[in-house]
Amino acid sequence: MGRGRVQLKRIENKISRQVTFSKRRTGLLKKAHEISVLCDADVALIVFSTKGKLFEFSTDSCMESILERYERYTYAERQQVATDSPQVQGSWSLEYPKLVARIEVLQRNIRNLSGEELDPLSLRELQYLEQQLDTALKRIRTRKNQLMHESISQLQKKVRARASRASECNFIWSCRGR
Amino acid sequence: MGRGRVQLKRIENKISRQVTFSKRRTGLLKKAHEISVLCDADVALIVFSTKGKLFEFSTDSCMESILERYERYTYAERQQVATDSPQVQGSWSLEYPKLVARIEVLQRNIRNLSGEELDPLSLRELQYLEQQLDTALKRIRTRKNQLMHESISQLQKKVRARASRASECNFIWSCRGR
DNA sequence: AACTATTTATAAGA
DNA sequence: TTCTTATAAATAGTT
Repeated sequence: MGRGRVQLKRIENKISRQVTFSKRRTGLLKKAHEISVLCDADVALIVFSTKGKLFEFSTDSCMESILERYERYTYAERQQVATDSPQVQGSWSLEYPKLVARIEVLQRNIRNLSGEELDPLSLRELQYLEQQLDTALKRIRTRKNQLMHESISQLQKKVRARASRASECNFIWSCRGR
Repeated sequence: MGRGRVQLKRIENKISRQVTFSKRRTGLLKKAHEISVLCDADVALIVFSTKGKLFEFSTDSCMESILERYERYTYAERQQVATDSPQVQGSWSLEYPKLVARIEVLQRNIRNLSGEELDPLSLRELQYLEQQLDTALKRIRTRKNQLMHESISQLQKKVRARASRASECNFIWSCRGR
């Protein structure tokens, strides 16, 4: 868009790279906003310039909650990629303050999952949370039923075993009785 | 861009919302890619559709590292907001390995609350978890209903306001009509 | 920052 | 989903 096509490769001229960055960044943020409104999507966009300056956009449910949602979503995959205690291995490389921040986030997460501190959450976040808990509850109930069935059938085995032993005894006693 | 201008508001028709989402998502991801190449920027883009499906783009330095960079960048701000979080203040006194252990525990907690990794749990633990989630779900639904009622009554106010304005207009017109 | 000639993105229709 | 096409938008190069 503009006078002449553009090769998809790094713009070498520093000035025009900066200018292009500024223009396209505006466009990108705008489009991110548009799709989130038009299509009711949750969008998180993070851009660091070459110099390390941050620009961001996120749907009103706020950046942190979208990133958390992302973490949750990709959690299962990451589990399989790094089987040997991935979280902690990753955490070892983090600096102390970063760890503390992570704990904060996790604690907030837990409180929300426990139905606490709901006031700051938007309707959409609440709905997502509700759905998440609903799924969790179903899984837990399934697992509980499974466990109960197992213990029931084990008890039944024992009962049957005792019953057969008991009938043997009866047989012996009845022989003796004669 | 296209035949006719577009209002910046949620597209109500579900089908055309999906179509628009699909098209614009492609465009947005493309532009994110372009700016990252052309301008040598670090970009992370996360999009969740209404249905909760994930689409993402990130510069080759990979999503996780950009998100970590973001956390680091915004860490200072968040520090000021949450200075008085007792749990975390307590954590400051812990040594690094203990912090890591704490994170492990919290993460396992979250996984259990999400209905994952249930196998190691006993029947009693499962029952406790179930009860906890049940309570949480009730609270969340209560809060959700509250929020929805609020937004409904706000909308009703607006509607009533418009209605009264409209009837004023009618009155004036009917006077003029004579 | 503005200005435009062009290229792109995309809304609507099939 | 995919293609086509008319049009709206974005933006490259220039001032």
